[in-house]
Amino acid sequence: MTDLPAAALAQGAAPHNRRAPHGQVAPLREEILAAAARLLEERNDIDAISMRAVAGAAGVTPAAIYRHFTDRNELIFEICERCFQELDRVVEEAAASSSDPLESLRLRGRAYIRFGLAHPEEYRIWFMSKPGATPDWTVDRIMQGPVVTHLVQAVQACLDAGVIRPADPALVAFGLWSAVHGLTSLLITKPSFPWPDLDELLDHILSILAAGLVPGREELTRRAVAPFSAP
Amino acid sequence: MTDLPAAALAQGAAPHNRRAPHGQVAPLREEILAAAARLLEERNDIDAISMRAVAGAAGVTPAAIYRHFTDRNELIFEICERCFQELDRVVEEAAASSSDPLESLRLRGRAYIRFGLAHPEEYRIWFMSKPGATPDWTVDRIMQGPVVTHLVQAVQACLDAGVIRPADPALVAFGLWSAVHGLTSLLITKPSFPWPDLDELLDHILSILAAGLVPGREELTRRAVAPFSAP
DNA sequence: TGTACATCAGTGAACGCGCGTTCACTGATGTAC
DNA sequence: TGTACATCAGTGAACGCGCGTTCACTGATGTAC
Repeated sequence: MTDLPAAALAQGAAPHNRRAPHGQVAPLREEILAAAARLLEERNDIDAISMRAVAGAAGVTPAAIYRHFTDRNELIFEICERCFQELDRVVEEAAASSSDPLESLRLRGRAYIRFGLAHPEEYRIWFMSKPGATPDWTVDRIMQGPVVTHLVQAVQACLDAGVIRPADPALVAFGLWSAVHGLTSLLITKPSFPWPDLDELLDHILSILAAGLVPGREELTRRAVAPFSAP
Repeated sequence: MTDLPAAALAQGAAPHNRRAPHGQVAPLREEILAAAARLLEERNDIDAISMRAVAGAAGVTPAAIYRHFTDRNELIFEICERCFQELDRVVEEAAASSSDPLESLRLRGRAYIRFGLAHPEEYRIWFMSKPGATPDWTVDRIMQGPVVTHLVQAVQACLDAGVIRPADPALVAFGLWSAVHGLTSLLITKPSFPWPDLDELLDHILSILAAGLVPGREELTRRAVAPFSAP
């Protein structure tokens, strides 16, 4: 791959000097984002997203990128931001396909893992990169983002329906997230792992968690009696 | 930090030319490893372990390291290897402190997480770095290493004792590992996370897993009856 | 015990590399008259 | 409609940086006589 613009022109890329029509976003901005996202998907390596590589893939010189992004960090951040919103959308869509709150929680887990495996590098930046890395996907960004919020709401729904043992919903949500994240991140990190079939492993873990969360016989009995034994 | 050997000498470092006594390992090799491990602990960043930085910390020139390690990869690999063996030692020691197989499994989880948090960068290399990275902590190295082997044995012990539901021990072990790894890796990645108290969260997750793994009432009944109903 | 020599763990300087970013510029497009 | 000018999205070349690694060398230590 060369980053000579001559090569880009020879490949039929857009001419080097384009002006956005009145009031519209410069088209190159989207092209750069698309090129970078494509590179990320192809190479599965954030380090492969150098300004030179992105420029080459978009058919421009590296300096041209700085007309649309203040620096590399901003470029990568925007890719992650879009993907993060997509994650929420996909998980919510999956969760909505069952009206049983516990089954809905399982569907959430499945959708989350699948999405993570489909976007491993974005997943790495969100949840596996160290604080201070660029881009820094901060704790605040995660906690105040829709994904965690919606998960906690889903746990609350289970609590309201009485299908899981009474507990702090945030604690349950973090526990569930940890477990599902553990599987996702291991699968991303070690794709050649001799895992049992993914679906089987996933169902196994979700079943253990579900079994661990449902009220025990004693709990159900206590709750049935509670209305009559209140002080 | 400078890597001028003059500075090292001024700091009272060992003279630049040392010869290992007959048949002994060159002392500088251990000094380099110690300096690199110290840097890793201080900086919590694998990228901070450049050959120049290690050389500076050890009070030698970068080229001197190549007398003892073929390249940077080998140096880092050895640090991780030693730490990996230490992980196994610590986990086994913790597991041995209870004779109840299920409680022993919990102790394993606790020890694992604590060790991971105490050695976050080594943990990253083992379980959070991508295949092909240097050093490449391959799937084979993990699977054939003592940590996984011992975990599977511990699960088998629980199965033998009948304290968890019958299942493929490897599947159960992977499930447990995923969950505990999830918590460990999230805590490493987002240390500023507003987690509930670590001990509480840890106990919560281990309790859910344990509750999910123990035989249900039906299962216990079935098993009690089984000897008489076999064909 | 004293001298000559061999060894080899270190030095010091340099290599080539890819990186993010900067900067003076150019020339196609849009606008005003 | 035609001309002069302003705009600004691009170019092309270069910057300084830190990196892993190489290589001819040096001089303290160990050894043989």
